Amino acid sequence: MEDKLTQAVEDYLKAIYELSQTEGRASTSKLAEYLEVTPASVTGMIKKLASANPPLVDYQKHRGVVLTEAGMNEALETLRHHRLLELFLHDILGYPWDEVHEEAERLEHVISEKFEERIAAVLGNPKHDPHGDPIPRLDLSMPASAETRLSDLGKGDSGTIKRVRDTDADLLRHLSDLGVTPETQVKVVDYSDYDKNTHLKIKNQDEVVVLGQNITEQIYVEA
Amino acid sequence: MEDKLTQAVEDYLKAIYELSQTEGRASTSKLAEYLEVTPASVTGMIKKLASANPPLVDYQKHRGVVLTEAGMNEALETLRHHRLLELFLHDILGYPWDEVHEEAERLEHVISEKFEERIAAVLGNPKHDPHGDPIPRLDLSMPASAETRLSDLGKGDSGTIKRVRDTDADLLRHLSDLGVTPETQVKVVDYSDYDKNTHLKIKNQDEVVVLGQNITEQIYVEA
DNA sequence: ATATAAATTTAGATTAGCCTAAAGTTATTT
DNA sequence: AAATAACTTTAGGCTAATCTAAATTTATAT
Ligand SMILES: [Mn+2]
Ligand SMILES: [Mn+2]
Ligand SMILES: [Mn+2]
Ligand SMILES: [Mn+2]
Repeated sequence: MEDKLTQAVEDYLKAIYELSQTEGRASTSKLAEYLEVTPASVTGMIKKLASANPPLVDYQKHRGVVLTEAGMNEALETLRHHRLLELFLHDILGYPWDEVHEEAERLEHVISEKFEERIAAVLGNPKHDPHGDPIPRLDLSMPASAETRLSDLGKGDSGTIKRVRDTDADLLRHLSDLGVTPETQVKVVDYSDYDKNTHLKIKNQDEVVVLGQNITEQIYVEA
Repeated sequence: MEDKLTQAVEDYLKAIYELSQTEGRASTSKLAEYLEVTPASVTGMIKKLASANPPLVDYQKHRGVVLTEAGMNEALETLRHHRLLELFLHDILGYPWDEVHEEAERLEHVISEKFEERIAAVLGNPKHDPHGDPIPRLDLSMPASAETRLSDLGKGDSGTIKRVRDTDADLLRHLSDLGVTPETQVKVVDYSDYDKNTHLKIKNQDEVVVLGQNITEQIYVEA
């Protein structure tokens, strides 16, 4: 009942956590798509999670799952590993920010609590990963994270980039080329209602950058 | 035919490499003991290694295995990961030298070539791990390593500790407590033929340390 | 040359996580 | 309310790595 969780279980719990951020319960098909497995495989795994001791998810046939308290803690533990690793790979080993995710995805399941503790110490108990996502604290509580999208700013508004959706490596490369990275100060010098383009002045840069809505929706700022 | 090797396969190849250092071919029972699995499991795995494409071992029923060229390369690749990781955990993350092995044993199978390259760079392309064992080079050739045992020195001889067998965590803790670690200069101030004890003066230390033969046989020095 | 001991292999099972194909359930239209 | 579409579950199989128990082979000792 209290064996170490497998890699697959940890990835399912993390996926359920991520999907629950948007929708309420995580459905079989959404999970299947997210994890790139068949819906049948998801059903099988979900049953195991639900009948674990203690149960890791609350499962209702045909209407998906939510994490239990125990499941949530395991998900956050793995997420803490993941995000600490991403920052470690970036800051200490010099990985570009579009390459950290893949490596962290494997390492998160394998490092010990000691490794977690050591990299947290070396990094100075950081609050955010290289994409600005909050790192769960040691007690698994979550630091606040910016929720205002750049697409919601209007002409004349200014703020600091705080977070960028980390799912698309191409986008991440593109943004670091442009200089749009967390903690960068920016000002909206123009916004067009026709094409939804945001014209952005970036601190210490001359050229004004123009970003489409599909991009500005993935960037979060703080006034 | 050229799929990524599993963790189990990598550990078998590394074990065959280690055992071949001493005996010629690695026998089923020696492998079973080393890997803490049953002989039957070893037979099963050996057959797979032998019929892989390309074959990773040369197998002759009832007389064990030797690594093929391909198997040797895979073994050394994993060993390079392992020893770089040990040094990294010790030097960068501050692990004590008796705790690096266990963590490296899991991580060695999971890190990418990029991770290998980055820690090698951060460490300055090191030649030896924290126990003084040689780290295979990028081209998988092996740096020389000290082969004179401390037990072979006589009264009046002096030298530098170069390498310590890393299999016993208790011994490692004991030795670092005494100050017997690689690159330390020592002098044999006395040796007793009766109890095979070596009396050792350690540079920059006042107390003379007395070590039994079961310990001095596990320590390698250079004149 | 036989018997016994030691080492090795074979055979049959188990567990985790995945798959495909078929069957069943829920939601949406007409 | 029936038909259709979308989603979910069931059933049966597969692979990798392990195990136990039985059979076989090799080595050693009378
Ligand atoms: Mn993962
Ligand atoms: Mn991230
Ligand atoms: Mn290993
Ligand atoms: Mn070592």
